[in-house]
Amino acid sequence: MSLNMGDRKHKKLKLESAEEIAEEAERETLRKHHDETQQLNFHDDGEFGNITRHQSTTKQANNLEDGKTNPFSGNEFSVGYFDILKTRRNLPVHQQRDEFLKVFQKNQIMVFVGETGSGKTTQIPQFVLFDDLPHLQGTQVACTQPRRVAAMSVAARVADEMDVKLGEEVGYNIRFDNKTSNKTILKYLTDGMLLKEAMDDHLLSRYSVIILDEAHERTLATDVLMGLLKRLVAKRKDLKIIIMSATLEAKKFQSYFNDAPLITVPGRTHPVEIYYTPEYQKDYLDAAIRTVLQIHATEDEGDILLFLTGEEEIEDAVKKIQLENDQLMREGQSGDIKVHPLYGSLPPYQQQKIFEPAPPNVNGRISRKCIVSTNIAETSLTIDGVVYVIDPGFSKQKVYNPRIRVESLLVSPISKASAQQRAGRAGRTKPGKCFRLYTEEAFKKELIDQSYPEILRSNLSNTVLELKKLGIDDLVHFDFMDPPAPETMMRALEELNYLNCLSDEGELTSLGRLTSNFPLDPMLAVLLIGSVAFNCSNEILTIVSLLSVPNIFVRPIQNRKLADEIKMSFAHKDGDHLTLLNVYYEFIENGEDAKWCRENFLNYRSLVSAKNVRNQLKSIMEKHEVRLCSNNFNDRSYWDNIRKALVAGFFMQVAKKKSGANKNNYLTIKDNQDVLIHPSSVLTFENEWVIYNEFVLTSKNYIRTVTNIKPEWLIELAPKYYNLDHFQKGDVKLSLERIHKSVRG
DNA sequence: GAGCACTGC
Repeated sequence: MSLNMGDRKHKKLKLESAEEIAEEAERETLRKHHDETQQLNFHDDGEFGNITRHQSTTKQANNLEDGKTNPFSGNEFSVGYFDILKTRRNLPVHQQRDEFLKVFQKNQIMVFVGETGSGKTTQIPQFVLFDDLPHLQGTQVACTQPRRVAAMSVAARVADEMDVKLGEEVGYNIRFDNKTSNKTILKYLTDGMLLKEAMDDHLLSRYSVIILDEAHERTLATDVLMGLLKRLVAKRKDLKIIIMSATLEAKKFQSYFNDAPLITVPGRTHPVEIYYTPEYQKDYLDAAIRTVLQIHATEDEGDILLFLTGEEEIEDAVKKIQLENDQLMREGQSGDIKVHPLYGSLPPYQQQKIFEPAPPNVNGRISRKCIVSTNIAETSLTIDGVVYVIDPGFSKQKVYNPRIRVESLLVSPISKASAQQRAGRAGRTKPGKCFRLYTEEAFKKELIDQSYPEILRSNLSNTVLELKKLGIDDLVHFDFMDPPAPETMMRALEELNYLNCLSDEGELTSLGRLTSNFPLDPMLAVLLIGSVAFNCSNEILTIVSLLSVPNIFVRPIQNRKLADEIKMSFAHKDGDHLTLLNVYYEFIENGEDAKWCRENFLNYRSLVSAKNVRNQLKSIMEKHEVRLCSNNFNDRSYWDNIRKALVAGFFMQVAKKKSGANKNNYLTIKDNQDVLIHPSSVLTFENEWVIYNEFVLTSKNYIRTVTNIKPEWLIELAPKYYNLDHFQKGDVKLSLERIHKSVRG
């Protein structure tokens, strides 16, 4: 008996290239492997009769799950398996297994809304496996996650539930770590990773079902994937899509996917009482601290979670709360409280401290812990035991200004959805309370329903390049769920054109195609590829890697002066990019030693991560035959070549010192923004022309990571961009004209 | 003369 399912997709596939044919052959081998090793388990028990499109029922699936042998691996079930099975059957989502299957079987696309605790992320993919039988088709089921840790930990959990070894039938694929094999039928992966796969295989042909989880988070990758999948379902009738989301934005997903059907599953959390302040709080930080102390003094047992916006604010609040309560405790007026900060740049061992138990009660009063956190505790990290949440209603959010091409972080009011998510953090272990430091009126009238999706707040040059590589020619009419501003699109197209990644007609160039293989901003990828011409791709590879990780320089408050001095010992006179290179050399020279990093006020984790990135980029270079090369270190032109290579990449990010101005007052080229060189720069004497890595809007307009260059290089290396006909009259144009003349003369 | 919400490839 044969189900012949493998043929179903095979016929539909139009093979277009040698690469695809080779891939298809590989899949064929896989299918055979599956047929030989696994088909028996399903067929022997006769559950799946002679049908062309298998349609399972909960009863069938239950029987298989309750059986002796694992239908997917062929192994006998372990004892532990049945224990886990019991808890799984208790999850809310299990109640609706039949309902889910009916909708899934009848539709190509469906929307599944499950609140936290419903079990959707772990169970729905397994329900799908019993219906879709990917192991018999030689296909895979994909489930995307916005974050790496989620993909890893959920995969591990599901492998346990299915009683298989992680990396075999169930695996995950994230950057730097691919735990899948030719046995893998269920794969958890980051949304960015699936997008990357789509760039090489536009039909995503290895998948029979794609589940987009946490779609409500609307990451850039999720949004692009949704647009892509919407097109793909027309070409691949055998592909099924499930959009999973946690909030009530479900209607928007439904209508976007041509009125796809919806299933809603309740979550399993405890009720959370919401309190509002009677009036507007001018100083939310002060109000938050008072609220913490009041809860601590008057409420029942349970930990406190306070949301603030950033590192500095958090450290400040932690100190104040701890100080004030210590005083109260000495006076016998309150129990002990342990206050923990929590934010992304905190080293992991310090992040772990939030899980330490609360201190013992004193003064016959309740003691507890209080976590003061950024948004990281809203989605990425959950802390059990939290009963009280304090929500001042703000977070730092990325905004993009396409006019001056600058992304910046701004403290802004959160959305209703965020407020709801924050409140939910109080009800994970028992009924909780959420104190919102704004009025109910403000919540209803001033907070927007949903935060703006990332695609509306970002520079899109990378996304546009990806879409081009994905074969989308008509970007203007690409069906985004929320189309980005035309100006943002134009800016991206323009930038890619200047980088020679897109032709004047908007076609992907060979450089553009090469560039899209690198997990980098297009500008950095072009810089890297272009550095071969200056015989310094090894050096630029290091610099680019260091630019793609968090800041490597550490500057503790109590040791600022010493940290600055040590940083200057690494300094190169021509600027920060070359200084980064010096630091990396010495890091390697000193055996990549954590202690050496501490002594030199360098962030060890960042440097290790830069090394990882460097290795990944290096292997991509090797794969695409981008030569790795260096000039002789003792050559007089060694450093100049690196600076020239930098100019060839950063020619759009140049600033010129304002004539007659104080030192450090610069004007950006073309956009004419007044900027200052960031005080962290190693540049000590005045340089007329500089390139910069980023433009940051904080207390002032700063350019950060800056290198001194010669203006004639601009004209030599980026003639198209430095065509003076396109420049506004003024200081910059005048100087460039002078240089033009001297270059010619 | 000063800052880094959070992700992802």
